[in-house]
Amino acid sequence: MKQYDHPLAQDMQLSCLLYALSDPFRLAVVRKLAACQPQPCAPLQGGRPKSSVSHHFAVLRKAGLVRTEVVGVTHMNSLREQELESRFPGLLAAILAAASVEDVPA
Amino acid sequence: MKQYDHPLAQDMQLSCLLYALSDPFRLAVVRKLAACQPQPCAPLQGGRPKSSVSHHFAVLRKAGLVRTEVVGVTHMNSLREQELESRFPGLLAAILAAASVEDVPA
DNA sequence: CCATTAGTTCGATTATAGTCGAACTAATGG
DNA sequence: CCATTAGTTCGACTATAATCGAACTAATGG
Repeated sequence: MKQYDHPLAQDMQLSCLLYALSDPFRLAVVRKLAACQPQPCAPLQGGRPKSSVSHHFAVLRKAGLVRTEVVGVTHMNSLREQELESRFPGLLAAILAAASVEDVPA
Repeated sequence: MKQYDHPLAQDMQLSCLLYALSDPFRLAVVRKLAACQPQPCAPLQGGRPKSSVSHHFAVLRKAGLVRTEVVGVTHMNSLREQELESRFPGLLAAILAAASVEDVPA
């Protein structure tokens, strides 16, 4: 059974987090997870090949944003909201709010 | 007299902002500006060659984070706090708060 | 008008990231 | 035990970004 590295909250780095979220695809994944949790990777693919999606999830995990747990055949992803909140209070909420401001049509 | 492009608040893009701030040097610049404003580039160089610094300022301007105004020989930089606030309320504050959490020694 | 200061621009080099197909792995169902 | 499903890993290629020296520009001071 495959296991993933998930950094401890105290080891999360802001630059790594911001970098992970600066990619529109990854930000979209985080937003979808925020709306519906946990989810496997498949419904979040958005037409990309599996290898690309897998790469983006690895970046999100390394930043500490997403936790992936193996549940049978599927890998369930969720946001690490509590750990993120303990490390950087209010940050994720502010970024998610900014993201939803952005895609309101002008 | 040289002029710079500064995007309108409504044209600022979240991914561009997060990307700009995901670089530790650029984040440090933003933090220093938040603490003391406006400032020329020179005191923010941190030992880097001028061409690199100039590049990083260009990224910050393009993201909408920094405004640069020519004042005689020096170029004065400031944060575009109001515009940022109007576009993404609370975002800059949350990121600055996260940055200061991060460099508190464990 | 010349030197100085502050910063930009250019061009080359290097490093880091994204993208994708193909082969792989681990768990499940028949 | 074989096929299927879900996702990873690998390797190659491409694209984007960082870095830095050198030449440039624009404003000021002497």
